[in-house]
Parts: sequence; C-alpha cells; structure tokens
Amino acid sequence: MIELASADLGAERLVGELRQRIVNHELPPGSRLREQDLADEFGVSRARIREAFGILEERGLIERIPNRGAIVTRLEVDKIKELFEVREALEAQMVRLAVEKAPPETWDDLIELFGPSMEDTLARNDFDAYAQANYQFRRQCVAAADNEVLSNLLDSLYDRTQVLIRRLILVPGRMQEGMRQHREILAAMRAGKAEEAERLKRANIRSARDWFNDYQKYLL
Amino acid sequence: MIELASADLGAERLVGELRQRIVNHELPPGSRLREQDLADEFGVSRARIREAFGILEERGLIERIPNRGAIVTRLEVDKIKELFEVREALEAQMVRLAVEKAPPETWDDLIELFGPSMEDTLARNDFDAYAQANYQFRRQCVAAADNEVLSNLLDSLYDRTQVLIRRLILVPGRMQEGMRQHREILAAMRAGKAEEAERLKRANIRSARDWFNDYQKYLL
DNA sequence: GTCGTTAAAATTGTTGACAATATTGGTCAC
DNA sequence: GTGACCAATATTGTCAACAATTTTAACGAC
Repeated sequence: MIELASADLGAERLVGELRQRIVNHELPPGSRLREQDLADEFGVSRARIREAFGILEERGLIERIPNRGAIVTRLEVDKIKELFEVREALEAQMVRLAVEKAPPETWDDLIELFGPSMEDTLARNDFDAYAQANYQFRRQCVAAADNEVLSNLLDSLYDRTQVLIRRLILVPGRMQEGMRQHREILAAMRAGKAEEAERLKRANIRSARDWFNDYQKYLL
Repeated sequence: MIELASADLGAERLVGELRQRIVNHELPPGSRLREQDLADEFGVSRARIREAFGILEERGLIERIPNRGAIVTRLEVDKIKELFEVREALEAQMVRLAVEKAPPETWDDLIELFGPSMEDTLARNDFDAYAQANYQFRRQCVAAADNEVLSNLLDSLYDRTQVLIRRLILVPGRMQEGMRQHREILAAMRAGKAEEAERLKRANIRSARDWFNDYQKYLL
C-alpha cells in the first residue's frame, strides 16, 4: 500500500480526505471501502478509520451494512429528487438572509463577475470559469447569510450532488440559462428585494432540477 | 456504575440512547461525557463510545475538544437564532411538499384534531395534549412530504431545539396562538393552496422565534 | 494566603490482537 | 455441468492494554 506524503493526518483530516475522494468520484458510488486498506494507506489504525466511517455515514456519503462493510452511497434518481427539493428551500433561504443581512453594495463584485465579461467565458465554453463563478456566488451568499447551521447543511448537500452539478453544466444551453438566472437574482439582491431574490433562486434550483430530469440518462 | 437492563445495545442503539438523554436534558448542556463511565454503564468498550461520539458531534449534539473530552452542546442565543432560520425554510418546504404530494382529504383528521375539541385542551392548560397534537402534525406532514433527506434534517433540527419548544409552550398565550396558526395552515392545506400554506408555516416559525426572543430570559 | 512548580491521578488518543461473521473456493454427489 | 455442502480465507466487530495529554493535588517560596 502507498503511504501518503502529507504529514500529520489528524482525525478531522482523515474524514476530509475520504470526503474529497468520494465527492470527486475518485471513489465512485458503489465502491467498497475496506478498513484495513485505508488504515494501511493512511498509516493509522482501523479504529480511526471506523470513527471516520461513522461520520461519513451520518453525512450520507457512505452506507454501512453490519458485518458487510461500507460502500460509497449510490445516488438513486429518487434521492436526487429529494436533494433538489431540500436545496431549493435552503438556497432560497440563503439568498433571502444574505439580502436581509448584508448591505446592497455587497453584491457589486458578483454583478461584475456575472456581467458582460462572462459572455466571452460562455462563448469559449470555459466550464471551469463558470463553475468558479458559481462557487464564488455561493461562497459570498453563505458568508452574508451569516448562519453556520445553514452553511453546514448546504455544504453537506453540495457534497452529495457536486458531481451531478458539474456534469449538468456540460449540457448545451444550461450554462447560459444559469448565468441569466444568476444575473436576475443578483439584480434583485442589489435592489434589496429579498423576497424576489428568494423566489428567483428557488426557480433557479427548480430549473436545474428540470434540466437534470430531461438529461437524466446522460448525467447518471 | 449502574448497568442497563436492556439487553443488546447495538451500535445504533447506543447513539439513540445518548441522543435521547441529551435531547431530554437528562444530560444537560455543558455536561461532561466521560468515555469510561459510559462504557462501563453500557457494558461496552470505549471504542464504541468513541464512534458514537463522532456521530453525535456530527449531529451537533455534543462538542469534542481534542484531549479534553466531550460535552453536551450549549445552545447560545446566536445558534438558536440560526436554528430558527433554518427551521423556517425547511418546515415551510415540508408543508409545501406535503400539500403538493398528498390528496386534500389527507388533512381531515388533523383538522379534527385541531378543531373545537382543542379548546378544552387549551382551557385545561393540557400542555401534553397540545404538544402531542403538534407532534402529530409534524409527523403527518413529513410522511406526506415523502422526502427522507428533509425528514432527517428536520429530526436533527428538532433534536437540538426540542427542549426550547417545550418550554415555549408554557408561555401564556403561545399555545393559543400556535393553535390558531395551525388551524390556518391546515385550512390552506385542505384547500390545496401549497404556496399559502408554506407562507403561513413560515410565519408560524417566525412567530415562535419572536416569542422566544421576547421571553428569552425565562426560557434559557 | 497566593503564586508557581512538580508529581500523581485521571482522561483521552491510539494501537494491535482476538472473536464473530461473511465471502471465497473447492470437493463431491447427481 | 450444476448445485449443495464444507473448509479456508478475508473482512468486520470488539476489546483491553499502552501512550500522550490534561487535570488535579501537594508542596514550598515569598
């Protein structure tokens, strides 16, 4: 087994590393996770792997069957639908709180980011730049919403759908629509219209869900 | 140390038992949790207690400081505010989905439960019966919403605020207002008005938050 | 008495070994 | 060949012992 170069893997770092591998599909859904293998690789005992498993299961990233081990959670279509329904509520609330709690000028740099210069990005099919902009939007909203509980829940949801969202960007036209929607949301946010921004964000997630439904067979 | 009578405490059962004690304030916030004590009491090894701790921490019920042990999470006012903000979004979504997914007659028995007969309950200050009705409302909505992810998140939030909600019922007038609000919500639900029901549920949680703010010093 | 120092005790962190269970592979009857 | 049975192997479940760290207690200087 290969030992990791990184020095001290604290208990938390261990969960983080496994989380990242699962989220990136470096460990694809359905992968079997053997305790001893991971223990050897990370140079720790199985007990610590076990504790990490408990946390990962609680987050919904893996599933454990007694006496049969742990596997990376398989995303069923029904579960994805559920995740979208919850995201819809939480991201909308995130936007609402962000508008209510932060001054209007907070959003100027995001408006710039999603402004005319973004057209080039889209024309070049620069998925990375667009994903980055989306991430920036999210990050700034969460910060403004100033709610740790909400932030943690969103992170957890994001972990479980990140790969899907990334693939969804590939669908022709999705990126353009997403950008339009974010421009509208940001305009409402800049104007201090919390309710409208919330409604638009909700519509944005629903739209993503609909696109996912339409292109389901290509995305899973 | 007293050994528990209950026979086989599976790994999951262990988390459940600790969860219940924390939620009921049998283990009040700030309580120190010693691994060996719990291991002795439950008749298991510390390793299993440790794994349970990992899960409980992930749920936000306890906090662990490296080399210093675990304590039951103290609810700060700020954190309570955050929990209300998230509950607002999730319970509203719960109601919306419930209305969208279940037929209108689903709510008839709840309407009966919150109907005229409830007046006696209130007059008698029968907190237990009212809390039970609230629980029933929640349970039926979650079932109708048919979303496991949402259900789990709500359970988690509920665990962290259950004691506060129970105390809030004690505040004179709160029970009456809560009942009125639930009647309105149920009327909207029966009429299939998902959006209105969602809005009313949101107002209901906000109202609870406001009452909490007003009577904060008596409730904490 | 108070503060700082130091040793003892208590508590958490980590590990390797053993037990229980499930999986794998082979053998045999048909 | 196919299926049932059984041993061998691999994997998870559990534990008790040891190491590291923190807390407690005792002691002495001022």
